[in-house]
Amino acid sequence: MKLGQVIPKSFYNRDTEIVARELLGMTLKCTTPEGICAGRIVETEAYVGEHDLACHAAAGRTKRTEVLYGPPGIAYVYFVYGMHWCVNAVTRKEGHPSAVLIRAIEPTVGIDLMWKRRPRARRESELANGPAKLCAALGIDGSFNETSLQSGHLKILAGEPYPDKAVATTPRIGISKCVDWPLRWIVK
DNA sequence: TCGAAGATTGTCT
DNA sequence: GACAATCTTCGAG
Repeated sequence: MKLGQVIPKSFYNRDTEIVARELLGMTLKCTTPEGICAGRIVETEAYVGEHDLACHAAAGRTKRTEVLYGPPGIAYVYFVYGMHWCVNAVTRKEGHPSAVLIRAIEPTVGIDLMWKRRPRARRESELANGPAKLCAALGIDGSFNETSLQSGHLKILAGEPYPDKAVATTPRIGISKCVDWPLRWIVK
């Protein structure tokens, strides 16, 4: 895949675990009226369908989870704890609703704008090292829900992939069910 | 119509 | 290391 090129829909139309792993190193780019921000994805988690009790879709098909049942390659943005947004890339695995949660990025473009949006961060590495932080830094909110990741204001571009030795898998974070499933990918 | 819980973060001890 | 902030969603009454 060519560097800087928009990742095609077919990339997401595979097992969620594979997409989560290969998303590391890719660039998440967000265009807003305030400017353009982008960063390299360094942490992801997979949520793999109705049988995954930690996945929102485990509760069944509702208005909120409708997006997870939609086509792969679109954004699923949800609101939690009354104040935070988190962003996912919808994927497909054997016809089940599933998605990859993007937990952290390394800021590369529009860093000044990220500082403006997140004045509380103390270091550059704290600008987007969490699922809600990266949404705040990039300016992502509910209006991005269900939008395509191939066109529009929110895109994922091909980047330099990380070698296996630089990547580790661990149990997922911040959930109370299926905590033993190693579905989190991080760059060491 | 009401109550409980949540894929988190920042602040205080 | 522990806890509050804050609101949407879901399930029960």
